[in-house]
Amino acid sequence: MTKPIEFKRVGEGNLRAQVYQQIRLTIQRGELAPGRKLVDVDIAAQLGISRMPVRDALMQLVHEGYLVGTTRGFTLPTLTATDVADIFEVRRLLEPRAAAHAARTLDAAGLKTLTAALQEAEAAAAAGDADRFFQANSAFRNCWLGAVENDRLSQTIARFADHVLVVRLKTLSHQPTQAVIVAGMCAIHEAFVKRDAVAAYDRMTHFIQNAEERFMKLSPPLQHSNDEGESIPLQGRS
Amino acid sequence: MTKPIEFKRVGEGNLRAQVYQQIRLTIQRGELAPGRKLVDVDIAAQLGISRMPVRDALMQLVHEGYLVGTTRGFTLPTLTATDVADIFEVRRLLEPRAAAHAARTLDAAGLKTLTAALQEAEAAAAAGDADRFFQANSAFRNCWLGAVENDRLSQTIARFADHVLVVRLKTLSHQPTQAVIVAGMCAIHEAFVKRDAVAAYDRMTHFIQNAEERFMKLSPPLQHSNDEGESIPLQGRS
DNA sequence: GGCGTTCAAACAGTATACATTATAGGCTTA
DNA sequence: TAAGCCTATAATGTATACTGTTTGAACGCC
Repeated sequence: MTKPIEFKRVGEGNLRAQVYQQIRLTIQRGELAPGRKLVDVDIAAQLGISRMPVRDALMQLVHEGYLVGTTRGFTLPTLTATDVADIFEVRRLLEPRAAAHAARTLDAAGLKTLTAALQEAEAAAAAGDADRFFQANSAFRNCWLGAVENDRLSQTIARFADHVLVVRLKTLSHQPTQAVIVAGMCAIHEAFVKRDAVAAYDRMTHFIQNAEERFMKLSPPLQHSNDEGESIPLQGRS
Repeated sequence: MTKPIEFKRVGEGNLRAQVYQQIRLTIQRGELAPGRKLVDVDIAAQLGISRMPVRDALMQLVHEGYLVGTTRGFTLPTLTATDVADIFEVRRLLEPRAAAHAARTLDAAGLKTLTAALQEAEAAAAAGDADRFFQANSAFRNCWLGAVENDRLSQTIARFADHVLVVRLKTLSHQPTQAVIVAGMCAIHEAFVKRDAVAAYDRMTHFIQNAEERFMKLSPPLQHSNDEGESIPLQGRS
């Protein structure tokens, strides 16, 4: 039943870093079903290495909030509505400022990449290709975020954004929402092109509010933290 | 010359967690000189356990930014002026909002603790006891931060604040600055008592700006990231 | 038939041994 | 005397074995 997730080693740095990258990318691509159990010894066996590097990588991912470590294996966290609201609150505080920075620092090459990503997103939305749309959306994000010179800021944003990846996967595959998102990206892109930090700030604020609202509307099944039900409150500390 | 840092085990959870807590507290108390080398096997020997739990703990601290891991031991990071500015930028974005939350959620017991911490800080400042002042300041912070219901927000703040711990150690031991800090704490405390979220937001904003300015004034020796000189851009020292 | 107890399997935690790598210091040679 | 190479050492990276704990299932008793 547990199809082996198909991890493969990427040749860069020590084993722990390779495994870490591999698993994180797999998570970021949304290829892991929530509740899926990740067992160190299994992954190690598949990669032909020992448990320790895998264990290190898994624990790092737990510390970064990508996984939760239970007494019985590592799994993807199941977010409650409260979790999502908390994460979005932090994003609302950080991302507008970061966008304002990016409006100042994005160079010609960056803008070109950004434009390409935007066009790709538009094309994907028109074609109704959710996966392609997701990729374009990620490229757009990563591009402007990479231009932010405050690394701590951009890395914090990236991490929190990854934590609500399930949100993105859900909203980005919803056809009517795609149009809204493209409109938001377009507005932000325009601010970047004009190097207008204020506009970038405002539009990013609006964009995130929109994203949160859309998701909340789309997600009746998600429970709050102390409701009964399937979802696990994201307690992770080992 | 390397006196053994006197780690001792705290009885809570598994070994990794114990060691992690121990080392982090040691760092937070400012008992580790920058450049001090932490070697897993040494700590393990002192604690009478094996390398692995210690290694895990050290790597976790590296991931959280408390330490830097080199090919030759773990050491405390040496912050550049740019690093400090970056961290303060994130804190300026997050802490006012968190303070506003705390103004809403602090209960009577919390306010009592807060008041006690404030009085302790005043007493310590009057007595010129920098260490006691530091402790009171930490208690004050931890108290209101603990009342913030958004755990992700409060934990992110706590981490970034810890990263500029060297800043606090420096500013808090500077006599004239102590008065300024007490005044700021007093203003924030008043907002909390009145449950005035707006005032808490504004005063926290002011407080952090003040703290950053004071430190920058106090620290000519700190260089920017690509200046030459003593400070290493956040790499370990050989 | 339901509940409780026990046993087994699975998996994380820990320990120890071995491999690898980088740095520092010394030695040799120009 | 200085510079470059080589070797030794110290510290991390990796592997494997063992232990303890938790969970789930099966059997027996009430």
